[in-house]
Order: sequence, then structure tokens, then C-alpha cells
Amino acid sequence: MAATRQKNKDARIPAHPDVRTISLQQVLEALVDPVRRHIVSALYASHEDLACGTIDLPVSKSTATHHFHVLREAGLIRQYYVGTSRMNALRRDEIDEAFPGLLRALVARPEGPSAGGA
Amino acid sequence: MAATRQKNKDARIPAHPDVRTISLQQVLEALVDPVRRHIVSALYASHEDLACGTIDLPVSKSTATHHFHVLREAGLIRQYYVGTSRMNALRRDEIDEAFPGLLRALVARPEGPSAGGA
DNA sequence: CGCAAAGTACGACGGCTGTCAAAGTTCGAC
DNA sequence: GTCGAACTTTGACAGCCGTCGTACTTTGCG
Repeated sequence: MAATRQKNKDARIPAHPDVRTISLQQVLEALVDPVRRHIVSALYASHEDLACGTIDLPVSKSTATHHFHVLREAGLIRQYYVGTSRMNALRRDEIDEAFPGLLRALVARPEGPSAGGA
Repeated sequence: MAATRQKNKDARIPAHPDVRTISLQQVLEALVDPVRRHIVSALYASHEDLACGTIDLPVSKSTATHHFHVLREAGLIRQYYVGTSRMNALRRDEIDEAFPGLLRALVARPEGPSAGGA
């Protein structure tokens, strides 16, 4: 079964943490970065999964990968492949269940009083 | 006039940021630290102002001072002196107004699924 | 097969931040 | 005015995190 790590090519999808494993600490560490919060906001707003490339970020590709990685590890997004594109889905319901109101409080507000909205 | 800094002894109270100046970024940077979140939780739970010394923290006094400083700068707490004690008040209503639901989402939940509550 | 596209993995590097100890300041009590 | 309590300030230091470029992998296409 190779439960630890399916070495088959159909599984480039790394493991996602269970919702119950997610700690507030980790979620906050993930969301404190503006770039990552931007990603989450984009997913939150779009209401559909987005490929990494479709969210444009002010950082290099490798850095972007890093951010997606952190978000995934924190349990905030789910990732899967479609061709060469990696899709990202916000784990909205699960986060809401674990930390009610958090996502909304953070995403509803772009950047405080100074930002009008992108 | 010395508007910049009242050199009088009755004002050891440093300036507090206006609510409208507070940025989500800064608030998150403040709350991402467990020690600071602990302070905020204590204030949130106690419903009354607490002196620095009454909240016991797993760090040295100078570090504690640093944390209180960060919280004040982020607009999360208000500080004033009573004798040699520095009192801390959570700026609850103001934060709620600026970032509805945020405080509650962060403080209501100690540390995620694993913690039962101190 | 050969090539381009989309990400990933790997170091490396710089800056920021939490940490402490030691010295200083202010206040209250005696 | 002296002492102690409660913090603050300063300076130093370690560790982490975001950043990048480069090389690599996988997929899809013709």
C-alpha cells in the first residue's frame, strides 16, 4: 500500500495535515506574512481553486512555492495537480470549524484603514 | 510647549496609537507571539486591568517589558501608571471595532485542539 | 523524441526578533 | 534621605524566516 508515501507518479501531492492537528500558532505564523495572506484572500474571494501561477505575487517563483508550502503545512490550503499546474483550494469550512471567525476577520479586511482594496 | 514629549514626571505614559492608525499587519505581528497572546488572553479573561507583574510569564522582566511594548505599539493595550506599577488595559472595544471578530477568534481558543485551557 | 511550461528542491544570505543580563529610573514607605 | 520594589533601557547575541538564483522534475504537445 505504501501508505507513508505513494511513490507512484500520480501522487505528487504531499500530505495535508488533519484539521484536528492544526494549531492556532501555526495558522497565525502562516497568516502573519502579507504575501501568504494575499494568497488566502485571493482564494477566499474567488470561491474556486486557483493554480499557483494565477495568483500574482511580488516574489520569485521559488519564494512563492515556499509560501504555498507554509500554507499547506498550516492546514490552510489543499493542493492537487492538474497537468503541470498545481491547484490550491482554501480549506474554508475546516478552518472555520477549528477557528470560528478567524478567517473572516483576517480576510474581510485587506490591510486596515490605509488600503482601499486591490 | 514640548508637545513631542511631556518631560513632566506625571507623564511616563508613552503615546498610544489611534485606533484608525492600527494596521492588521501590526496586530498580527503582535499576536503571533505566544507570550503576547498569553498576555492578551489574561486581560481578556480578567475583565480588569492588570499590572505587568500580575501576569506571570515564562520570560525575564526585560523581555516582558518588550512584549508589553509591542502590544502597546500595535494598539492592543493601553498602559498607565499606578505608583510603581504599570497597569495594562485591553483595548477591547476599539479592536473589535477595527477588526470585528478577530480578538475573539484568537483568544477564545487557547492553543487549538490540544489544549484544554489553563 | 525534443522542447516549453509550471513548479519544486537546494543552498546561501541578510535582516528581524525574541531573549537575557546589567544598569538606570521612579515611586512609596520609613 | 535611604532602601526596596517595579519596570525600563541599552547592548549583545542567537536563531529563524523570507528572499533569491540555479538546477531539476514532471507534464503536455507536436
